[in-house]
Amino acid sequence: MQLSELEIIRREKLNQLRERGINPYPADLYPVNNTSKKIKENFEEGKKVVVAGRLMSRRIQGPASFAELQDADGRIQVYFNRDEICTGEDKSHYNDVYKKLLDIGDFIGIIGELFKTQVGEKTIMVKNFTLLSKALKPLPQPRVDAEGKVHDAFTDPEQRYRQRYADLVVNPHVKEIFVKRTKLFNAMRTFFNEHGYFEVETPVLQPIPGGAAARPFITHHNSLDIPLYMRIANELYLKRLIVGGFDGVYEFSKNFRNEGMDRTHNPEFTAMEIYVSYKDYNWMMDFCEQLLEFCAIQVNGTSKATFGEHQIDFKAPYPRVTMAESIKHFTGFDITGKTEDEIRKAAMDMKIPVDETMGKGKLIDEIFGEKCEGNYIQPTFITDYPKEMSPLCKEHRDNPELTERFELMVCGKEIANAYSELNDPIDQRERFEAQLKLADRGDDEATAFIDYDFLRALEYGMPPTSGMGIGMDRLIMFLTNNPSIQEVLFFPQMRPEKKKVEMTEDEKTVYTLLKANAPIALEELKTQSGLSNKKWDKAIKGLTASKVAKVEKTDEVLMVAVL
RNA sequence: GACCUGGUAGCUCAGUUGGUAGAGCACCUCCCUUUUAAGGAGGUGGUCCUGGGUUCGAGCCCCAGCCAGGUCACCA
Repeated sequence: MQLSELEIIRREKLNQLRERGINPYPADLYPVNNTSKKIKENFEEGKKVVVAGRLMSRRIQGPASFAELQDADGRIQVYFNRDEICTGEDKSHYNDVYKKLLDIGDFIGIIGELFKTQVGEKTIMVKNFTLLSKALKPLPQPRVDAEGKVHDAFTDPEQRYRQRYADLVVNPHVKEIFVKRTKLFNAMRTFFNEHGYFEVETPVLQPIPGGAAARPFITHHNSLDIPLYMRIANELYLKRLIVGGFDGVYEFSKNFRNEGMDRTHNPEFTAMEIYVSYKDYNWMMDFCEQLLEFCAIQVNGTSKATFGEHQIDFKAPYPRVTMAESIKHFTGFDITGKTEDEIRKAAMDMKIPVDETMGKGKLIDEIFGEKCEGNYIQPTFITDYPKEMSPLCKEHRDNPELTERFELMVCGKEIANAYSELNDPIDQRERFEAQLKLADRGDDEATAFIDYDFLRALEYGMPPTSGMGIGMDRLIMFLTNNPSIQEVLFFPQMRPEKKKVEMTEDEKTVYTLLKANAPIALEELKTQSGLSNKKWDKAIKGLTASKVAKVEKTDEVLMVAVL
């Protein structure tokens, strides 16, 4: 491993600490009885406190020094004074251990007394300190000046995402996003639980990946010897539980989709799905707007939120617009009662790219997506979607071409999707079969599996039910003003870092020869290398194992190639 | 998948027409007992993303690749 100068210095300090009998990684608990936040809130001159955290900055002035200690709640200033810490003749605990052997990033425990400095800053006078854990890698050190401007911020997104632990240590605003994320989940749980709904867990590994149209991740179960799929949705399992007699069930579901990644898509993401019996989608709209107003207030203390240039307000109620009204409003074209051809022509007149394979539903969706969707900045329910696009949704009670479905749009993006759930088992079977036919014809958006067990469940009878899914990542993006999903996931998916191949001396010798002569017969390479049998064997195996060279059998001889 | 931008010290970034690799902070040594972007003096630190090419000479120009971000397309 190649170490930088700074890392070497810290390792040397580690050794010096051990030579002094100081364990840099002690096992015993440290009796913390305060935090930076509590100290600042309940400040009492002279009060004794025990705190622990990371040393984050230091200003040394000879025998005195100010430093900042960072714990889970924030930072507090601490004051190290040589003669307070070293009451006897031996001043080495201050002069050597504190001044020379501690570094920014080290965890220390402090026993001290509270006081205010001459400029009025609440500070801990250190009476004794203990090294709790030594940091061997230097942290980035952003600093804030008198005007509140941040200098040397740790900003490179690649490093921040790959080393989120460092990002969280030095960027308090990043930590705040994740605090809000958890507040959002807690708020939803509270809201649902207070309504008497029941949190459940359903399978992540599914024999049939149902409930949505998306490419799944496939894995294999060894002892059953069957393929299993990471769930793309949990919808069909929650409905089985409604069949089973629960009134209302919900689950925060980590879903997995084997598709592209961009600013708003991560291969794994979190959806919340809730199903409530004896309700319809009109009830669910009321419920949804109450829920989101409550969540926004729990997270931000207000129903208002800023997203980019937009001010949005989650205060209920939200406007409800049918898809037909929306299209009429933004394009002047009324889709009601129109044939597929009429709608296709209208779409072409609007310069929307269409083709012959698109059915009526798809055409309407294209028009809406192109001309309407982006206009809804404030939370707005779009209702009554065409039937073709919603194989799990009940037909509209007043119009057989539509479904009882709504999506909630915020800043032109969908954050919730809900139905009066289809509970007619015969209708459901026919819609699955229609999907299967589409899939057989090569439509990769259609679902290629029929979940017969789910149909069996419906045949036992599912009460009228309304269900809703909310994209949790997207919602927290809106509530924290982040345009990228990576900022609201602790560990967004990244391409793996490439490991530098490190070779032994023998491997290097062989590799140099190989590079100059490849492809070359194995025996010849061995002779040229001049290595003993054992050394040769180890070197060539090392090179093939680390995938820099490859041995291939051609006719009679073994050939070695460079990769 | 296409295009645009970027990759230089631990961090943030300069780098002239192609001519010995730079700054601030951090770090090391020394001074400094209520500071706060502490201060003062001196110093260390580099696979310029990787591999080729052009050239007397490449951080810079050319080609190929890797990684990231963005825009678009695709996809919910």
